[in-house]
Amino acid sequence: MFADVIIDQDAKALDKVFEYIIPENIDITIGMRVYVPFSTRILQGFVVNIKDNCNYDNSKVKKIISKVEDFSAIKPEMLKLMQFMANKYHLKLASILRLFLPSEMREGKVKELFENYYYLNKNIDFKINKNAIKQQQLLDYLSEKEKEKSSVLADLFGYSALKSLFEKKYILKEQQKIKRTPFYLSTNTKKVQLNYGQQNALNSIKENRTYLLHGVTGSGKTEVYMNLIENVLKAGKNAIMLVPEISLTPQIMSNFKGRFGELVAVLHSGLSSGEKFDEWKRLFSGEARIAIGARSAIFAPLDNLGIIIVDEEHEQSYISESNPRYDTHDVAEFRAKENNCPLVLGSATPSIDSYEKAKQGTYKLIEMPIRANGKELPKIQIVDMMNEIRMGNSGIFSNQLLAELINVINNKKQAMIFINRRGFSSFMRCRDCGYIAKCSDCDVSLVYHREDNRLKCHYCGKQFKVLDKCPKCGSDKIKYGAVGTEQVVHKLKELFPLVKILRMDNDTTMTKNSHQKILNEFKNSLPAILVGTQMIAKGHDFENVVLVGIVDADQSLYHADYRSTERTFQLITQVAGRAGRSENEGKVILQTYSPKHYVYKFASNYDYKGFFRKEENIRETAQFPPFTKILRILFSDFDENYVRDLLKICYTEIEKLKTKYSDDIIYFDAMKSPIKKIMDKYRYQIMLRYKLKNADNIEKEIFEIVDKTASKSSVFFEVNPQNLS
DNA sequence: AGCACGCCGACT
DNA sequence: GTCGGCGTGCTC
Repeated sequence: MFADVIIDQDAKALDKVFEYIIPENIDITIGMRVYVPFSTRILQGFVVNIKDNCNYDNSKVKKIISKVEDFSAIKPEMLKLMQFMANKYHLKLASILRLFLPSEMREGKVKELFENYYYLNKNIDFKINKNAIKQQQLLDYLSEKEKEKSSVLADLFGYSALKSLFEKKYILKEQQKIKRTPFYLSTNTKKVQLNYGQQNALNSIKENRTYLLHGVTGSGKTEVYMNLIENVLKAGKNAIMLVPEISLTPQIMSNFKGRFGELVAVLHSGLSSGEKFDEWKRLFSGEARIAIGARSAIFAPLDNLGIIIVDEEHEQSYISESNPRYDTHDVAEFRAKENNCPLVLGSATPSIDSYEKAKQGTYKLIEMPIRANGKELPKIQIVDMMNEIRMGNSGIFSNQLLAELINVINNKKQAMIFINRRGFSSFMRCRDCGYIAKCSDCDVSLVYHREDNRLKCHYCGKQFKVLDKCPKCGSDKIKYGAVGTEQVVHKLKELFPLVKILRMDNDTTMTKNSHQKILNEFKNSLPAILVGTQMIAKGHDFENVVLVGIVDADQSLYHADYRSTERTFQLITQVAGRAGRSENEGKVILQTYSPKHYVYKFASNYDYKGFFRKEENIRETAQFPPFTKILRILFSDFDENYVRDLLKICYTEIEKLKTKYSDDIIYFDAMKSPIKKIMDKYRYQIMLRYKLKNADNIEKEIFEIVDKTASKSSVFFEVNPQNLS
């Protein structure tokens, strides 16, 4: 017998099947990982097929050496998924397979943690020396506790006491596998009586198709999800629920743990690789039957799925922006189809893409227009910042926002200030000659960080000293650009020195629990102001928050990206939802320099449908997605001339397609990438926009052209790119 | 990817 | 003479 093996190496030249002999004495099944001789080395590979004869030169075929582990780590469904992703995104097979396994399992790293437990030896009479107080205490402790971890005992009674008792065989040792199941408090969630909207949603989700669940903030979607999952479990099936990384808050987790207990496995970036491995194994073995996690949890090793839920489906984080690039929606759809189960996409502000699909009948739309607590959404007041300037206020805060802040402080309540950027300010600019400080490697503006008084590159992390003089013209009038979180905090501390002011963004939440610490501190302080980025926009219910300030709403509008308006709408709706979650009435102040923009009109009225119609119209007229597709082909290499030549060759080849598909291709051009250099690699790109009708054919031909031309340099493809960099 | 093979220049 | 630079090509 022979096996098709994919070598576990992320290289273009190895991105194919290699054939091996299966030795008589090794029992190999499809999906297993094996060690194989490869050239002069021994490498790991995945068995993707088993067959009777082989196509390769019979004198050269080698034998599989051994199994990596005794089971098929990749299930058959996942092999199909691999093929699907390889076709759709043109990814390397090995890089896809790696997504399916926890990193801990790669390169023979499979480790199981053991911890020593001690217990009393019942078959021995204790004769403890009177002076050995610690030993006696330890024995007393153990006679009540049955058994205890060595770390705890050593901590309580000292290591020497423990050791001598063990040597005298008074206590015995037992090794126990530790499950590093991440700890979450589980609240005893009492079952909530569903309201009409929730019940209706629950009843509607029956068929094996995709549903778009459009429910306003606070309409109680989570409760619907829990009921759906409960039904699935009852039917003996398993479930996957995806949530954006930042809403994987302990609150959500504790709710699910409370309701489903040990059946829940959590997968997110906060876990150590050991913890991830343990959770993966609990799912693989069927011990856990619900996978909850961020994007990558869509690859959970569960079979027999009864439902897949994608909460906050509009979230950008569902699209992987680094290699391998994939869209969770596609993967979820594929797995739902394979398992014959419903897929539920939930959001208060669905992506234009999904809503369009619902409109055209591809998805089934379910609406939940009523908030579960019956409360109205907070009023959003738009403040024209140009007017503020005209009236002589050129500060960060409008007079209205200041007045409201003072109000909040006097009433001992809380406020959140939302800012759309991290760092103290975005860039450092010379006011005389316009020079902007840039990273020497990446050609992007450096961001000033006040805490360590340095300039940082957000792409490569390189740090630079702050400039006191312009390196170009020598002027000392060098100033910081747009507003960031740090600057807002600085200003607020100046204005309200006695009030608790907290900051939450990428920089203050680097360490494992800092996220939670900041939120707890905020929760327990009255009055208090929390300043933050996107992060504060999600999932936290603080009953004392009565004011939300959006300092510079326009910032997300200024991106040269067709989705920026959509994103701004989603952001405003989400941030606004943080105010007035309890009986306290909430208020939102939205500061903008372009108050006439349609996004603010619709957002301030929470009019999603109105916004959708307007946006859909604009996209259709301008021929943008979802009515067309944008493809970006990015070439990068250390050698600038080499990439440029490569780009030229591909460009001329693809240009020929333009005549063949003249009706379909709307836009085609080649250029330097907006960020010309990252990590010392030069970046050039080809951009195409084409109609949906022949999209598959066009993509296929382009993949072939690029594969043929660029065999060794790094090239990647991206459909409807999120941000061009 | 990573290693052997091979064809050039520089040197104990 | 031979040691070592890295360009090229191959791996079932």
